[in-house]
Amino acid sequence: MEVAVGAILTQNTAWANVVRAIANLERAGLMDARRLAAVRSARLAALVRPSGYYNVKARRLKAFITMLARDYGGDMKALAAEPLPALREKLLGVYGVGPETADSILLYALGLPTFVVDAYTRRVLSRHGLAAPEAPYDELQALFTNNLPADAALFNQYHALLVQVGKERCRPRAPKCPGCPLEGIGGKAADAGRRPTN
DNA sequence: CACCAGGCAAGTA
DNA sequence: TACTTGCATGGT
Repeated sequence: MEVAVGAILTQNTAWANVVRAIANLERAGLMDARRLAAVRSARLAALVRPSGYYNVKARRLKAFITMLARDYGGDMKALAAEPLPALREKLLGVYGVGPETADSILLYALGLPTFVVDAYTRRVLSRHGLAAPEAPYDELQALFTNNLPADAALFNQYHALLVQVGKERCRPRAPKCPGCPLEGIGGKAADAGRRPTN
């Protein structure tokens, strides 16, 4: 439940801010489907304020919780019992849940073998010339799912490593680093060409 | 002070 | 269909 909520709150937002928002919800005793469904939107917005876009996210949380309460009795276990492809479509039908959020819920909250593609994944694949920067989500996802066994623990770690590498700036190319996978990619030229300025 | 973080939906042409 | 814009706090 908490992980699913976090998946929505972290949309385009630093995780540290999400932690504060989740702490607020915990402290208010709202990390529960029934109570979250009952709380007033204005109050929910105030609680998730630290995660940014708080009005939008309050609405998105409500949409998810309403679906969970209505169709699964507020039980995440019941949600996880649904067959994977259908469940993904179900999540995508919820307001505020796009591909990344749906896959994050499936993998991190439900433990189902879905590969999560995020900005870091895209950046790393792009830097290594493995995909066009503007390639569609499903295409990037297919690169992994077509070449790895469908194992949740593996996908979890794989994504964690992509995030770790993706967070790093492209190092100024080490003077001598033959065979380095980042060879020829780092430095000003690459920065100007195909990378957000961070 | 400038920039941006593990997106998404809605509006416009 | 393809682009653009709104949403908003907190850290570096």
